[in-house]
Amino acid sequence: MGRAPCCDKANVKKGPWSPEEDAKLKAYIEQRGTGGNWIALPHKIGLKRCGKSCRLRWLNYLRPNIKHGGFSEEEDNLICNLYISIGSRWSIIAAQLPGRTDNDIKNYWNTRLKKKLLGKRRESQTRRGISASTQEGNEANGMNDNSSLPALSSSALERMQLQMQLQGLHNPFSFYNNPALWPKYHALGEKILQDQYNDFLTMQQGRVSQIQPDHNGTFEDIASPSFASLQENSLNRNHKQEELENSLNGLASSSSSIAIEGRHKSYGRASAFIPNELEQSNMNFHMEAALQPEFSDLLYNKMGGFNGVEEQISELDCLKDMTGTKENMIWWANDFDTKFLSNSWDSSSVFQTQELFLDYPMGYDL
DNA sequence: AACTTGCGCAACCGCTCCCGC
DNA sequence: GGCGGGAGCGGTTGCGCAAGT
Repeated sequence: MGRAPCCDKANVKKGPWSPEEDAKLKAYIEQRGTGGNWIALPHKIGLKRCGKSCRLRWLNYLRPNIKHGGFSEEEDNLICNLYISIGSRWSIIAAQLPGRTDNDIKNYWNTRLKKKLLGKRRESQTRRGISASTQEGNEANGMNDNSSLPALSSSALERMQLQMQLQGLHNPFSFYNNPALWPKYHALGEKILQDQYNDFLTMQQGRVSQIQPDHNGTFEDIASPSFASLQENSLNRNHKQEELENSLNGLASSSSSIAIEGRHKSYGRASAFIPNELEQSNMNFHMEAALQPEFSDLLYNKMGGFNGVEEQISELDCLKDMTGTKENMIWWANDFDTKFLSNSWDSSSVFQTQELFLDYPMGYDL
């Protein structure tokens, strides 16, 4: 027994909207509004369309003050920064770009911006001329050919790539590199985040010095003393997270519900991942796994092919302007703070702020 | 000129969340 | 507290057009 469909699929029109349909929908909503019920709307207007389709058409195309195409450099910067921080939460990103729709931004990211960013990295990698032997080794392992590209296209991995690129720049104004830019939200939470940030730096530094490509161009974790200490830290942190969760429970009593289960927590529409002990060890394993062949291409760029900062910066021409300016990052952080303080995102914005920090650093912090 | 390929965009689909009953 | 329905979201698909062969 599947879920009942939202409309009679046999009697609804699909495909592109005609100008007549557009005019009908626009005129009706401008005069009377949606009435808070999209499903009933098409019947009232006499459109043979699904309510969801009407909603999408209105939000993405007919709504006043919609901008299409022609993304400015500033908008590119903002999309990139937000994507790295919060991932593919297009509606939140769209909320920061007046006149832009989530669909538009999503399409723009998938078709152009992503290629522009990640593509430039690959171009410059080719330009830099990675040693032929390593190249051959990688290809023999199926790591550097085009077939590996789909695996690199997941949101989390893209964010990881972009974030590592940014980390690699040692940019003092990078949001994650600079705890001073982190918004204040909760004393205990801040302490935990600071711990995680420190662990993250420790791990990165440890990895850089300890992971070397072997003759095949693959990576082997030679020794990982910092990893053991991180595991120990993670257990301590578990205890602290428990405290935080209890605190959050208190905070949440007057807000949206929070289900603390040691899994994805739902704060309104947002989610954050706070792993329990078992999951932490699993994630430790996954972090290890992540450092295996499919990530070698990425790692090699940052570790095996560790060039000077200047070269890395020139490698990332496209990112330099986007993330490298103090003004950009401080503006963004301030703007973020404003949103946070004004609670203007939605009823769960206080938790979304936390999510920004729990969600991303956890990927490394294991 | 005909065909193929790639790209951009609009729209659809399926899922989760929220809220009222 | 459980359930059902609507809203909202992100991922994916498919169509149309332009560029390339």
